[in-house]
Amino acid sequence: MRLVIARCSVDYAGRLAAHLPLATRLLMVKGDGSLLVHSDGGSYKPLNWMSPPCTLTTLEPDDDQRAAGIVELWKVVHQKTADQLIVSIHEVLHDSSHELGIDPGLQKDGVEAHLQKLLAEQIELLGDGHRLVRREYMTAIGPVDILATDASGASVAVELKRRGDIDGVEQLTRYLELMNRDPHLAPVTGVFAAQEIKPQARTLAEDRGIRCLVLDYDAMRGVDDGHSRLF
Amino acid sequence: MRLVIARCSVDYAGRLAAHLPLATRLLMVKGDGSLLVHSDGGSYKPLNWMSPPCTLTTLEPDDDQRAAGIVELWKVVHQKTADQLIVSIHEVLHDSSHELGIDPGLQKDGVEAHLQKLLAEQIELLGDGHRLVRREYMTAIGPVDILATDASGASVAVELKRRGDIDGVEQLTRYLELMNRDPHLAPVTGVFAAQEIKPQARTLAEDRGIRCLVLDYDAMRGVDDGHSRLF
DNA sequence: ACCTCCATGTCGGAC
DNA sequence: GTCCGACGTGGAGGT
Repeated sequence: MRLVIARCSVDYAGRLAAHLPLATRLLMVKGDGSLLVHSDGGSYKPLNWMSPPCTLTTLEPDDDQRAAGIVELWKVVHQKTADQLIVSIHEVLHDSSHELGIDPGLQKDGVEAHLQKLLAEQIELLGDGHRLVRREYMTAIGPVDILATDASGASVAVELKRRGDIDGVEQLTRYLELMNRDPHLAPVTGVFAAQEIKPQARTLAEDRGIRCLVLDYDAMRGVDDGHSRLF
Repeated sequence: MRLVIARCSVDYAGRLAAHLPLATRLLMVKGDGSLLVHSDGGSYKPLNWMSPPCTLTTLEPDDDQRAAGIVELWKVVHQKTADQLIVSIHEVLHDSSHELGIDPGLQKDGVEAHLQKLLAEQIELLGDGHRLVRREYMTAIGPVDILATDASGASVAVELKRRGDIDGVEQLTRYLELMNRDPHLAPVTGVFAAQEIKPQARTLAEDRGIRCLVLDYDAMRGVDDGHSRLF
């Protein structure tokens, strides 16, 4: 990885056109030739970047560019989309290279998959008498997160989200529409379960007869593994 | 901005839990105290990070940690969510600080707004006899991108996307459902216009009687400003 | 390779 | 402030 601090301007042409006026920034060149342009603020997203696979070439500035103060030009071109990023460097303030090696990668825990596993184990959270049929119940248009039956034996399709948004309600609606055409399953009711449900999503869901269920992840994890919270 | 290359392991606890095993990485500390952990590959997203507003504190490792090879501990805590990131540093290979100043920011050009402007100007792309009523026609559930009338004078609602996905069809469907309840507007037909329309989105749209229209951004820009393509 | 959906999404605008 | 939709969304996982 090469780290360059430079006064530079940047131009991107690709899916859109964008320009960064002259200022001091960090240019991070990764081992695969990809480039990130970071300022000293904002969040993790760079001001501008080129994703791999791409190639970085250094150009000599022509006379006009040199007269404008440009001492070095970087051209980064994406190998498939032909998107390009031009970095016009006016002054290099720092330049260092470092050998990092291959990263073992991130280990995650606590995403939707985990929530699904917990809800499947604690299916009675849907209401008394509910039983799990199966997780990831496959339909023609994709898997329903959880299929269960209620106390009367009727089918219940559960759409699970960390944050319950309108998209999730639409997704569940499509599943319900399809499943209710299947005489083996119909009638199927819907439950929209999430750690947090946005008001508009709740309104839309209830308008369509879909029940909303707010899940307490910490409590569910606590039931699953009591000692993990005692520290 | 401070740049540190270090052998380190990282633990995140917040919306989920995540762990990075010991390896050599870049630690980027921004002026606002936020931290990015980058490897020498992947794309622009860091392996792990903490967004502002947050505070970074350096801790002394205890005896056990020191015996495990940890020479420095960084603790970054988000000020609102209390999410935290712990960086256990085993070896510092590089450490430099740089004054970047405030960035003037990115100037963008060519997104959906531009496409909307062009389609409004070239409304006949919808079909002969079409006339623009207005852009961003406001309804109770949000603005319809373009409202027009067809040759017979009937209303046409246009949903515009760069990439035409199922989401966009659902959005337009909600608008049409609402607008068709308004006797002043009904009957309203729908047009789903995008630079690229995904097959499943097209199927869903046509199944609902929504017409699909693929837009050629370059051609539309060419009509709008002929000289801009002659270079 | 295409298509789908998740994301510690992030970001900007409207209300 | 909250809510909502766009994004150069990126990335993983299934068909």
